[in-house]
Amino acid sequence: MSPIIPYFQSIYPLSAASQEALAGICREIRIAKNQDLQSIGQTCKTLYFLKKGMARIYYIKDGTDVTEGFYGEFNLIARAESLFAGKPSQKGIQVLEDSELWSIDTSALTSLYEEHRDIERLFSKLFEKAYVETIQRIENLQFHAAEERYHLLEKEQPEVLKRAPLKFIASYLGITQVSLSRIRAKKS
Amino acid sequence: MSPIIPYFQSIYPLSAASQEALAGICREIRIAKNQDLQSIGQTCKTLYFLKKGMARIYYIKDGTDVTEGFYGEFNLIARAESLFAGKPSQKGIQVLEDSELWSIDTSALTSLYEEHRDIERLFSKLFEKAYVETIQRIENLQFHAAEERYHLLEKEQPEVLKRAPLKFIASYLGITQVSLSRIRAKKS
DNA sequence: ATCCTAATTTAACATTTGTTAAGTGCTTTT
DNA sequence: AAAAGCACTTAACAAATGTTAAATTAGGAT
Repeated sequence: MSPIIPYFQSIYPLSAASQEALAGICREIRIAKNQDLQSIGQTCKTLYFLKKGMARIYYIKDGTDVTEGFYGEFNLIARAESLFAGKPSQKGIQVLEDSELWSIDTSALTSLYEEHRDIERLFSKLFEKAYVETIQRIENLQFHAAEERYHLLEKEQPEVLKRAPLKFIASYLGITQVSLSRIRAKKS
Repeated sequence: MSPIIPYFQSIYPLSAASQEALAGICREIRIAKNQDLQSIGQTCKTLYFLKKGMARIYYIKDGTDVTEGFYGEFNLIARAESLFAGKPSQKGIQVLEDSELWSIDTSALTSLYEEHRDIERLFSKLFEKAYVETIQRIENLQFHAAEERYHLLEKEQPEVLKRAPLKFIASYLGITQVSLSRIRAKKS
């Protein structure tokens, strides 16, 4: 069985029947570096979990590409604001390297909810987790200066610094590339 | 019946039995200006909805009081990061004026979930809403400069500017009081 | 290997925000 | 009414970040 199921089990226990039902709607997909998994303007109807690789969610604001977040292995990747509202998302999902993912169609997922309450609760928990991470990110953006935010990213997602180009990291931190370059230079 | 139930109905429809069960665990409380509804260090075990008044969630960082958010009428007020993890919260909830609220004990609430699936879904939806607002706040903090953030607050929560003291607004925007005062002065 | 392009760094200067401190006005206490 | 405390503003200067542009480096393509 796909290793995504043990991961799900670690979040919320599932009955054997639910495991099977859920495995039945998980599709494994591959996508090449720099490709969009989901484009801006599409309504979010698919959830993704990275098996291998790295992804980002981004949007265009006043003509500038802004990275909202980076996602590594086993992370839930979804544009929640679109999913919950059923509206087109202003955000896209792009992979930063050749990646393998599991994709789950949300309508197939929700149709399992009626019969499999544990699956519904599992996904509630997954979104709770994402919510809590979002709250912590606010604290980070609200309270810390740019340089501290950089060091926090270095500490919490060190792989991002190695795998993502500078421009993505800069907009993620809410600063310019030049400013980020300066901060990096200070380290030596 | 308490006007909180129609509000709940507008979020997710509830059966008559569920309405009654839920109303049965809603308590109306009053609290005086500047009092803490929940103190820092307590684990979040109660959800609140404001009937009248205004509240803020805050935390202390390096000795400084930081306002994480302002909440007005009918807003769900909860320290989600504590509730979902079952751990003590680093955050407190304070009311800015004499307020009336509904409080819901979370263990009473979750014990209704088994029998009343619509109640469980209602609260999933309420947390989804809060999650989406949090996502939007990140976009705000990440992309906009201080002055723009001020004008966004002015647009989206104008009552906050009238009802909250400057120091709370400043830390909410992630700037100093002095800087906020300067931004205000520009307006004229 | 060489060329071409994109990514990153550096520099110089402008703007924004932070820091400290003083000043003004308002409210509360006595 | 006077005094004290608090909230907010203003000023002067320091530090951080943005902007523009040039220089350097790294990677890909041929």
